[in-house]
Amino acid sequence: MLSIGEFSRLTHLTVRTLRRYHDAGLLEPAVVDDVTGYRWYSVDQVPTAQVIHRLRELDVPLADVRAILRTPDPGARGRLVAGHLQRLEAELDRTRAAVASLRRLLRPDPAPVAVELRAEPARTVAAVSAVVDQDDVAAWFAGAVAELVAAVGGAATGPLGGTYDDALFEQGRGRALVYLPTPVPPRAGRVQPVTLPAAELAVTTHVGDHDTADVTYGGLGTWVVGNAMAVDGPVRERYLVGPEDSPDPAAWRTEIGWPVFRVG
Amino acid sequence: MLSIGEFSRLTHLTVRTLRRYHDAGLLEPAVVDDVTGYRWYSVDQVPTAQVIHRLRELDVPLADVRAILRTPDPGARGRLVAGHLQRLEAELDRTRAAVASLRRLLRPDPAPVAVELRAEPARTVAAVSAVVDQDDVAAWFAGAVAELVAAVGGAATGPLGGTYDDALFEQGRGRALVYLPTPVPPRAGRVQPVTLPAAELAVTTHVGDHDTADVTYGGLGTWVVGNAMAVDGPVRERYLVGPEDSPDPAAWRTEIGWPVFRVG
DNA sequence: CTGGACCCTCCCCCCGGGGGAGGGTCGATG
DNA sequence: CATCGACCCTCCCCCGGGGGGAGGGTCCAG
Repeated sequence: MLSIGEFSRLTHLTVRTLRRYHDAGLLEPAVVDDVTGYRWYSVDQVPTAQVIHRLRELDVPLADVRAILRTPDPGARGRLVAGHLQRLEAELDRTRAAVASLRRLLRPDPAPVAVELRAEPARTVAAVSAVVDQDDVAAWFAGAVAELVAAVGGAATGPLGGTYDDALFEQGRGRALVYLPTPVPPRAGRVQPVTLPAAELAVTTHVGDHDTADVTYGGLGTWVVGNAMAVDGPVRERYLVGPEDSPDPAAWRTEIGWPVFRVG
Repeated sequence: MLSIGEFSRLTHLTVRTLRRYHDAGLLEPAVVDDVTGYRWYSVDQVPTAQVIHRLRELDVPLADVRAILRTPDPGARGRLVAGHLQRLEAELDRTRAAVASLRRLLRPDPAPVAVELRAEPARTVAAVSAVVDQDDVAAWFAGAVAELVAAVGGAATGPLGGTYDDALFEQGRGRALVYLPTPVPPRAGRVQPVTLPAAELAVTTHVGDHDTADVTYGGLGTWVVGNAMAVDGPVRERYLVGPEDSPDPAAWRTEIGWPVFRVG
């Protein structure tokens, strides 16, 4: 039996942290003296403590650590951990994108975004639409695109596009729609004909990873406000060059259009 | 002038977050109506908001973001940001090490650490020693080693070693000492002759990156407790294969010795 | 038996926000 | 001119994963 201090020295976890893990049901001491409240740990608990330590270094929440520890089957446990490793990799990607974007932002005098005003006529397209959470939008998007491509096939007359409610960005949940223009929009599964209304669009093209699009969005916003206009209606995007066209995010090109109207 | 809601839409920062940045002195609205308290932002503030957004994505603390924004000189600002990017890279390394270590830990039935009991005689060596913070120990170590190598040169009769007070791990601050064994320890700058006392050591060898050493430490602890012994005195390490010998962390070998005595 | 090291619980603090209450302000409409 | 809904304000409490410290009990070696 080891006192909490001795156990702390063996595991490099602070005494405080060990007490917290006890309270959280993560690492119960082998014995708790019910008179003095002293915690006594067994040597066998050292490896468990080390697993916890590692998982915490990876910012795995305590609740998830608990779930992992309570999964006895090594295979299932491995899958749980693999999920977190995947999350970490996604985070690394995000970090890299943020670094790249930051470097561009900090360049003195960034080139202002080139914006064009364009009157867009109403168009009927093949579309998949749903109300989604911001976190799920990437997965939803992938599925919707696959279904669209299967339904429209080679009959597409233009690049893939999408529209997104403001609420998706502001409340984290809103309507998203992806479409392919085609002469006779089919009806298959979630794919429906949808008529995009006519609109006057302030249009610009974002080059690069989609994670850095908000810089372009901001430039567009600056232009819109600077030209005494305001925005009404969901944002429209068209994916001129995307992941399926080029593996290099730097080559991606996304056309972004905001429906605007003149004010003042 | 943009209301906080409009500004929020342009920057993809929530209204709440903008108010917080105002309170924190990070992003003052261009105008605050002193009757109604309404915040009004200028279009020019959009780029600033985006820089903040990027920095926050990199988990730069608000105080540091403020410091960066208040540094007008682009060069100095670039250096500040570079510091954070360096921190990020270090963190990535740490993450990778944790992932690797975790994989090993989760392998069923990890090989127990091979421990040897060894009586170490007292030895006088050339050493550099200081009380340091855990966060600074890496930088201090590098400088001390450089000074040692310069003073001892080719006269070293064994690998580089170090000793570390328990307090360094427990309180985050304690005495660290690095040494090179040599027949006639010189006295130069911070380099002094120091006599390491005789001790009985429980010795094992850690293979791999030093960040994963606590697993080996834990194994050593298990062995010590399991053999009815206890630890007294600073931990000793000897760097048999280190970064200067091999670029591959997997090849590094560190001998870890705990001064022990028999109990019970 | 006494001192110091060790252990206990409890409360408040940190960061970077989110949720929601309760109330004031704005501008388009009737 | 009133009214209504959208917008904005402040204030307080919540989260996770701990750290700092107060105030008090326990253990063991000298």
